[in-house]
This record gives sequence, structure tokens and C-alpha cells, in this order.
Amino acid sequence: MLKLRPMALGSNPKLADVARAAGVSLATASRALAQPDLVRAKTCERVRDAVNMLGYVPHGAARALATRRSKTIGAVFPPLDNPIFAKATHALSRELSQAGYTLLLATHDYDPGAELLATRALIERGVDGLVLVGMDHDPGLYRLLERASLPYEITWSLDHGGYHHCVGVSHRLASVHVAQHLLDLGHREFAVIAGETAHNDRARDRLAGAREALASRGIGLPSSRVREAPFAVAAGKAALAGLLADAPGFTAVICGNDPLAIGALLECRARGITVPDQLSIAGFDDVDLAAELTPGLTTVRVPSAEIGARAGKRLLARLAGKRVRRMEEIKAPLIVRGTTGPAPA
Amino acid sequence: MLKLRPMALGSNPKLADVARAAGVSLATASRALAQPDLVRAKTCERVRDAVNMLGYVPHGAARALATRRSKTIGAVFPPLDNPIFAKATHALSRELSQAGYTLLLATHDYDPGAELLATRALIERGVDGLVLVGMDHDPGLYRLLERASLPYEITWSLDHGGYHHCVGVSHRLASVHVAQHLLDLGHREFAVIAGETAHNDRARDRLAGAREALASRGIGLPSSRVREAPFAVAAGKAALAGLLADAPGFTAVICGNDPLAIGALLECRARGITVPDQLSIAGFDDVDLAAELTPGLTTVRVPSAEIGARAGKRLLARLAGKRVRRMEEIKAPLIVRGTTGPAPA
DNA sequence: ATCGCAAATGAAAACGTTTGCAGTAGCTTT
DNA sequence: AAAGCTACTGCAAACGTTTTCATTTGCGAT
Repeated sequence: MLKLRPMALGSNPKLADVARAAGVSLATASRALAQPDLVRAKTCERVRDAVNMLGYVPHGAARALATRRSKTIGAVFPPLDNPIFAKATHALSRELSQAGYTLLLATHDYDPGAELLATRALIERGVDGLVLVGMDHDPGLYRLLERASLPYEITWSLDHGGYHHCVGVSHRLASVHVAQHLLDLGHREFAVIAGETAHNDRARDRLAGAREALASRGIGLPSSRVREAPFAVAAGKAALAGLLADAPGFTAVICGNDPLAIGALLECRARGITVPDQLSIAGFDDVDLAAELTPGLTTVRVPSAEIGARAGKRLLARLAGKRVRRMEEIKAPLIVRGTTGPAPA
Repeated sequence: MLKLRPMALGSNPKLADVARAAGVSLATASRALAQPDLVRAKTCERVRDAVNMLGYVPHGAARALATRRSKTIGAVFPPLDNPIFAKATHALSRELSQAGYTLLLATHDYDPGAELLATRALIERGVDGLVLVGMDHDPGLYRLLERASLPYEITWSLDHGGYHHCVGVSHRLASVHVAQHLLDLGHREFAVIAGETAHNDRARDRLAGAREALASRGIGLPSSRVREAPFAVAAGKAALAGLLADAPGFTAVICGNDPLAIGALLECRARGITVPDQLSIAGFDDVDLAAELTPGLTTVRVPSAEIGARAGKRLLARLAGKRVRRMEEIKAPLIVRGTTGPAPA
């Protein structure tokens, strides 16, 4: 007995090595690990001992090849610097790992071409399902999904066409509520700092909702009073500065998301503009910080962690063969805090 | 010719189908895609046409099985709600996808047991390399890595033992600089809001650095003046409130990270304590928001995106057979802004 | 034309699992 | 103690690639 370790030194032990060590066949070893109720308890234990002794780690690719399941879910997300996506990713990852799945993540800086490529890469990696953000995608992406006949979930947005599985909120409606709240406070002169609307249906819907609510009370929104800004506090500051310079006279600013609103708020503070006495500011998303500021930021609560978790649950349910509602709408309530107040006289 | 599509309807086309459609052998089809210079240009094109026509997508698991490479890198990260990790993840993902690699992400809420499990799951999925955060891990994790003989990179922390490959900053040293800066401003009564130090070597090093710098000038830090708080703005607010209640009299607060510092700052604002006149506050990390506040937050710049990107580059280089320095230290300079000032008389 | 060589192709053996089917134990029952 | 049944176990064939090695093809030089 010169060789204590039967397998090559460099390579990892495989199931065959485990089987040999346990004195059973390959098939039995496999079953002992995957379906222990099919194999005698004693045998089972021998196999488990062998596994521990050899430090055997299953070879996922081989398993995936044989079972045609990778136990992996792909997610294609915008940059995670946006805390809402970070939260959703975390919640999703959590949900999946509880069920023995792992998250394969791709991020893409809002570029549809890159998104398509990333999605392709995920599909090649053999993901069992996909989580996407929003409805705005390269048409090739939908074709790809179709061909691969992969289950997927659209998050954040709702597909009122009823075709895609989705879990999200009505950005338009929530935005209407924001505008109405400000109208009810007596505001008549508005400005909007929107997120970038290209390739982003959420940003477009939010802008559209605000426009619509104002229009329905006969209030227009000149283009000089609307600015698009990339998602970031700094951009919010700059946008407000620009609005004040080019088209002053508004008493309320509706922002496309919280970081923009926080930027606007900080710009006001830096300039000595009092909020909400001289200017009301509303955000969207309800990031953690929104509640901590003084005054607290009036905003719309979009439960991003819940969206991530629900998307995970739904996908897992579908993979388990259960049926789920095609569309799951999550309520996004208006949270009134201190940054909105009556219009100045 | 009744059947136009030779493969089963439900299943995806495989390389064999492509080969048949192109009228070449399996081997040639494989080469045409992977090493086009080995096959005649005309043949190559026929294969590519067949690929497009059939919508062929390679089966990653099969490829991984054959090549023993998955083109996938695993990352085991704490929650991404912390923007520093979100940034690093994004930068890492970017770096990898440029090289045709994909990121397999696991997150773990600072629980070493969960971290170990997650890492195992990643290894089973066949990652070619791993990115870890910090040095504090279950010993089983290091054993696992050893056995799998997987290349990995430790991020954020530095292994002065010279054993692990790592890219990070000296938290201790940077923290010393923070304390010295405050000492130089004349402060003598300090409080510290530290991150949770259990399972977190960065938080420990930062606390130790502050302690050490104060001690070297003969200043003690009673335990009533030290509080640990989970990473979050709200926890920072609460911690400062607690310190003010239990052990008032300090003129400077050193915080374990920026969110805690921002929380402390907001608590001051809510209580009418002026910063820095009555109280100086310093953070750590330099998150985006730190520069946007007024006054700006004095903090230490830890380039998290760069850490993520460097970790990716290093791992890719090693996978390509190149040698890299075992330890890569990134400078973490003190950024003095408005929240620190002379000690009140 | 023929030869020779390089370049292009093909056949078949991996890669490490799972799983249907067939066979062999081990019990229970008489 | 034999029979019958069930509960386990083993053999071998997938799964879809890549890659080695042998073979064929194409082409320029003789």
C-alpha cells in the first residue's frame, strides 16, 4: 500500500473516488448524496464519510450537463451604486440561496447593447431563469429569451400588455399622487428634475405621470422647467442650480428619484433657500436616507428589497412547476415628510 | 423533405445541429467558433451562417466540463446596501465582462457560517477564481480554498503575513491619520462610533488605529466613549444620541465609516449642535455623499471601485498565467472637509 | 502528372455527473 | 425452509462540448 491517495494529486476527487472509497458503485454514491431515502442508511453514511475524508466537492458543470439544471439564476441590473438596485440584488440573492440557487450577476450602465451581450453571456452560462429590470430592452433580448424559452421576471415595471411576467409598481400613478399632493398644497409653478429617460421606462413613466396630473388641472410644464439628470446627488444639485438660473419662479420641484431630490435639497441648503417654506421638494424611491434627513424627504416608497425578494420567489415557484400570477403589482404609497409644504404666498 | 427543422422542437440546437447544417463535422464546427484561424475561411463562414440560422447558443456547462474552465469568477460580499461594496461589485463585474468572464455573486450579512456555505456553492458552480472581502473568515473557508487550489483575492484588507494575495488599504494607518488630524486641531476629549467589530477586521483595525494614535499622545478612550453600531445612517444617529446621553463632554467623534458619520451629523443638526464649532466629526470611506454635504464630511478616501477593479484585473492576470505582486496596497488619504475644526475653548 | 508538405478536416475519447432499467440482496410470510 | 416481495444496488447510456491524433485535402514545386 504505497499510494494512500488513489487520485492524481493535482486534480480534485470526483464522485468515482468517493464511490471507490466507500466501496459502492458510482450510481449509489450519487444517490446517497442526492436522494438519501433511496439508499440504505448505513451505506449512506459510508458515502458521507468518504465525502468528508476526501473533501469531495461536486462538479457543478457535470451535474448541470446531466440534469440540464444549473441551480443558478441570472440577473441583469443597472449599476448597483443606486441603492435601490443594491437592495434588490441583496434580497434576491438571499432568497435564491435559501433555495440552493446562486445568483449570476451582470451589470450594464444603461446601455441596451451591453445589456443584450450580458444577457447572452448569462444564458450561455446556463442560468435556469432571469431577472430583468424594466421593460425597455433591445428587441433582440426578447427574441433571445423566447428562443431559449427561459422563465424570466421583469422587475420594477408592470407590463399592462399582460405578456411578460412582472413584479413592480405603477410609476405613473405614484407620480400622479406626488403632483396632486403638491397641487393640493397650493403650488402652481413647478419644476421637474427627471432621471434620464432614454432606455428607462421608469423615468419616462414618472415624468409622464407628473405632466399628466398637472395638465389635468390646467397647469403646463414648459421645457425650461424640466431637466434630465443622471442618477446622483451631485447631478441633482447641478440640476437645481441650472433651473434656478434659467427659469426661476417655481415653488415646487418634483424629482425623479431620491438622490436627485437630496441633491436639490443640499443645493438649497448651500444657497440658504429654506425648505419647504420657499421651495417644496419631492423625491421618489424612499431610500434609507430620506427618513433620516431633517426635514425628512417627502417621497414615494418603492419597496426595492421586496421587489427583489418577490422576483426571486416567483421565479423559484415557476421553476418548481407552480403557477404564479403573471403580473404582481406592489403598492407604492406617497410618504409625506417635511420637504413639502404650502406654497409661499 | 417534410421536416424543415431537424432537431426536436422543444430542445435548443446544439453544436451537432450546427455542424450538420453547415455540412461539416462536429470538430470542425467547434474549431470554427473557438479557433477560426485553424479552419478555412469559407468553412468558417458556413458554420457561422448555420449558427445564426439556428440561433445556436453554446452550452456553457458542457464547455466547462470539457475545458475545465467556466469563465466565471465568484465574489463573496457583505450586503450591497453598503455603497462601498456596491461600487466594488460594479467595477469588478465590469472588469470581468470585458474579458469575457461573468460574476457569480454571493452575499452574506456578515455571518461566517453563511459565508462558508456561500463560498462552497460558488466553488461547486465551478468558478475559476474568487474575490473575498477582508481577512476574517471561517478557518474552514481557507481550507476549502486550499483544497480546491483556486486562485483568490482578498480585498480591502492587507495580509501583512504575506500569505494571501490581496489588494486593499491600511485601515489602521488611515485611522491613525484621522486621530492625529483631530489632535492637531487641539481636541483632547474623544468619542468613537465604530462599526461592528465581530467578524470584521477592517472595523477592528480602524478602532485600533484611533486608540493607538490617541494613546501615543497620552489620551485614553474610556469604554463609555466607544460605541459599536451596525452600518447605517440611523444607527449613527442613535449612537451619537447614546454617547451624548451617557458620556458627554467630548469635542470630536471618530466614526468607523461614512454612513455612521452622516448619521452623527444629522443627529447634531436635529439637536442644534453646530458642526464643527461645537463638535467635530470624521468618517471613513468617502462615499459620494460625503463631498456633497455642507459642511463636507472629513473622511478617509478608500477607493472602493478601484479595489474592485484591481481585484478583477489581478485575478484575470493570474488566470492568464502572469505573475502579480502578492500584496497591493492602495493609498487611503485623509480628506479634510468642513466637519472637523479646532476644538472649542 | 506526381510528389511532398502543410493545412484543413474528421472520428472518437474524454470531462464528471445523473438516471432508467435490470438485477440482487434482504425481509416477511407461510 | 422456501417463496415472494420490496428495498437496494450496479451497469451503462446519456448530457454537449473540446481536443488529440490520424487522415484527407489542396497546392506549389518538380
